[in-house]
Amino acid sequence: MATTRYWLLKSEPGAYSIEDLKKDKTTFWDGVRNYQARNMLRDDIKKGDRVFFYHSNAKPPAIVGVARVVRDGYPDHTQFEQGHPKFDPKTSPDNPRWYMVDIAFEKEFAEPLPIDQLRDIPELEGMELLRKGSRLSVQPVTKKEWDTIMKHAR
DNA sequence: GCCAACGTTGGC
DNA sequence: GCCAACGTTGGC
Repeated sequence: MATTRYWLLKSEPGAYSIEDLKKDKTTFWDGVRNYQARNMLRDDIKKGDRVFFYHSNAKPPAIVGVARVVRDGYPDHTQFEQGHPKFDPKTSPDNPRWYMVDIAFEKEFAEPLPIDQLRDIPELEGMELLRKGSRLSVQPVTKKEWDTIMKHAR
């Protein structure tokens, strides 16, 4: 059994929010079209791993809850669907390029942890999310960062 | 709405 | 294989 790892997944709440996940209980994390993020989805993110759910492009942007990975990476079916906004003509089921995982809702924070509040926590200095220009929608989180954030969450 | 910080594409 | 042009992300 591999050690549990920690991740942060970004979503624009207008597209898919923590409330949606709460309602759905589980979802597939489709639509990632970035190679670095793809590699993590395909190779590194495993069943049982823990996930921070982050609302990007929100007012304010914030970590809003926690989820758990319930299925290892597998091909994102939306890449094959002609007409789908994320359709990729250069892929085929024989040769998939994009991957996704399934996650399950665990909890929604009583209060979101906004990004400027995270910036005020000294232990989180250097966290990927807080780096200037950080755009990755799938990010690794260290155990220390995880524990620190959980300590501040309510 | 602005724009910095990327990532991707394609001509050469 | 370089790199300019273009597109996207996402905080502000």
